[in-house]
Amino acid sequence: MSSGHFKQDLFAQFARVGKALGNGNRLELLEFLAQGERSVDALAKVSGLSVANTSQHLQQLRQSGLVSSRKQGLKVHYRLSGEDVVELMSVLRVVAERHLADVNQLVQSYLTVKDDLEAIPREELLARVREDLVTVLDVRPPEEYAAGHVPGAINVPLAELEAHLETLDPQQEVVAYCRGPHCILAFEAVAKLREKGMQAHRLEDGFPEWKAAGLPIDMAS
Amino acid sequence: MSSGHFKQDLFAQFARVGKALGNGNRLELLEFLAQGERSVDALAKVSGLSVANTSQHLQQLRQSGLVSSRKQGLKVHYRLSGEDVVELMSVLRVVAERHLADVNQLVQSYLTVKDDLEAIPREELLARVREDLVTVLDVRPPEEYAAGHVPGAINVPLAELEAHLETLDPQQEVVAYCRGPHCILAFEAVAKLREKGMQAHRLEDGFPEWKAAGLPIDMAS
DNA sequence: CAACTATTCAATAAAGTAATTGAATAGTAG
DNA sequence: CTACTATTCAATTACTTTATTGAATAGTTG
Repeated sequence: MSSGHFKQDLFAQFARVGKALGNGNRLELLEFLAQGERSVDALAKVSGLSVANTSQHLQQLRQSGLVSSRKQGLKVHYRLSGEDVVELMSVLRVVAERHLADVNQLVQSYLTVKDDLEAIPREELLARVREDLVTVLDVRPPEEYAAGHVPGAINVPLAELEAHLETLDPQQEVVAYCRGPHCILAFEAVAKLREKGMQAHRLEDGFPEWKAAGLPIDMAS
Repeated sequence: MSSGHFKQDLFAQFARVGKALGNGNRLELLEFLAQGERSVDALAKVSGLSVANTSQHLQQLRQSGLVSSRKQGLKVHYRLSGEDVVELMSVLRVVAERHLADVNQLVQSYLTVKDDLEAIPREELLARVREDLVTVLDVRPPEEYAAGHVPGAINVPLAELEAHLETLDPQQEVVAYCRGPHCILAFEAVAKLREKGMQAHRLEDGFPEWKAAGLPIDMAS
């Protein structure tokens, strides 16, 4: 049958996307890009890779169609090539979490043993928000925040956390959340806040789960 | 920060799943497994790989958590380890289609130039079904058929097509569909039917799109 | 238990991938 | 035009992946 070759060609194309997802450093780059457009050297800095290496990974990502780029003056800015890429990463994460025992072990051992960055449950957060006992931090990119967020949450992308520190009441507890249960942004925000001596926790899972649970949502700012 | 190492470990775990998706042969195996449990040698036959090679790919898939297996007598049966794996493949496909120009070219060149396996639009199929002008073939696995299908469609998984040929009216046009726009099953069914001299077409895209368009659906059989 | 079947294992060669290094390019600013 | 910056390219090395082969294992059947 003539479709045999076609089928293989087609799967080979799909596999290009899979390959691009098959390296931890590239996934980390994608995660940063999910927060918005970034230049090569910003990505290199934040990922700890050399600039040349970062550039090469970005080129692979571009060839697989996951990111696109734009040159402006000296700098080249990369961005995810669509919302569907965020979804792909999120499904990948969910599958990995659900079926790879190691992922859960890893999360358990780092998050419960090392330091109690315990998550607070959704309902509890909602109750405390209503009594104005907590400051809620949404550490996702502004676009996602604008599309819906936990009531009363303020939008502080991780990069801006440092700058926002002074505007936070040091006496009040802070709860951070982001995109999903293992979205690293919230962990890092909590870690940073604790370094500064603040009471910080993260919300169990993330905004999609909050929404799915039918809890109230604010839109825009 | 201590989360640096954790983050890398976590991404490395996610990357294991990405790696598993990074090979055309494995994607093809997954596609077959999406139709139901299969033994190693059934998979080897249908994919054209050697048995040893198939076995190795399956083991990689198992290590990445995408499939699981069960030994029964001489044979080892593999299956997808969850519905979410089907979703992962589907999102992968969508992203590849949307962002990889090559995929579209490939589909175009094989499907429009080589032979007019043209798709018929949803509304047109619905109209023709109502006038009983076509036989509609659902080539998905029975479970998916049971969960909902195009009204009047009969469920004939590809493997059983040969056997069902005699029950089909050779004069009546046949329209096949499956899971999505490029689900290969429908293509193959159409190709097979045409070999037998029948009037066969495929439905534009697949069942999820039909459902999403709000068209009527039958449940169970 | 001998012959057989389905699967896995182990060893190998060939191909592909990742990170490093230093040079090349292209745009900017003095 | 020169010095400078951000990015890419090219070459190298170490490492990983793929497919092939043939042998080993485990379960079945006569």
